[in-house]
Amino acid sequence: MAGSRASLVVVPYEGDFSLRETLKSGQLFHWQPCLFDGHEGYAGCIGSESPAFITQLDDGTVLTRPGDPARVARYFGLDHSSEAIRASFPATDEVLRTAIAFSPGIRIARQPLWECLATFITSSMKQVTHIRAISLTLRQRYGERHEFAGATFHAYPTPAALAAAGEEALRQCALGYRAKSLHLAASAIAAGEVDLDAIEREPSLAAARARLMELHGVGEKIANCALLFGAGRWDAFPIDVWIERILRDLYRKRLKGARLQAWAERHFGPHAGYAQQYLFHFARKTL
DNA sequence: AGTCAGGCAACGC
DNA sequence: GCGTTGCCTGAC
Repeated sequence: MAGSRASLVVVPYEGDFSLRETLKSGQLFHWQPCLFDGHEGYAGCIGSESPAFITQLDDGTVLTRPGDPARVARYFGLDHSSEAIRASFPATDEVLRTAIAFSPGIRIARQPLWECLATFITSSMKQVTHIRAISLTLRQRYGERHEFAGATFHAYPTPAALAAAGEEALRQCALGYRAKSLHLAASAIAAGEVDLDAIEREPSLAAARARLMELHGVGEKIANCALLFGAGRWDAFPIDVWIERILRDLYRKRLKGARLQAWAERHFGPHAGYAQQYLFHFARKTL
């Protein structure tokens, strides 16, 4: 050993990436600011694994701990080119072009499907700060504890842990009526009634979505969010109030519900979900 | 003090 | 199918 001091290694990637923008873009809620090896960065658990550390230098270079580049790259969506994604967008869409230019560094993360689904079940009618607080409480009470860089981190609780906790205990985590949905989902998955691994392997987006929507509290929007942010399904296009607003005001679309959904999926194409993320962030910041 | 959020399900028509 | 309403909670 040349020295006892830990060092960081580079995570290579192609195209644009902004760690800060990606963490703020409403898909990840548990990464904490962290000082490690002399670098200001962020740390958080990836699934049930021990915490990972990630930081980005001013020149764009992404650093993580030795042994972690592969899982960090996969988690933050750095294993594909942002240029290739954009090449599939409709060439004449000026609104989308503007949204991309507004924050080109946003990536779509690949969270473990369960924690992504669970987080979005608890997100309905909630602000980002509150979603973050709920996620933290659930992790602290029911998730596996890890120590890293002098701080404490918690993995997202397993379905079995939340099923065992019971609906009333979950309600005490400020979940309100979402406690029932979260508990039923955790129970169904823990019991094997709903197989998330099979849903991830399901080639048809519509079929995967339908399976998720069998869960109480999971409608089309949450199912699409889970598939987009938790399964790398970039064809999934979640429509929330912000996206509906942008489609109505900037795209002049008066359609609703299933018709609007169908129009968007067809217009934006195989990476519609990526387009959604650019538009969503743009809408939140400017509308 | 009331209203309202980054939805969903149940119900009525 | 389409529109309405209740639901927990915290922020304004």
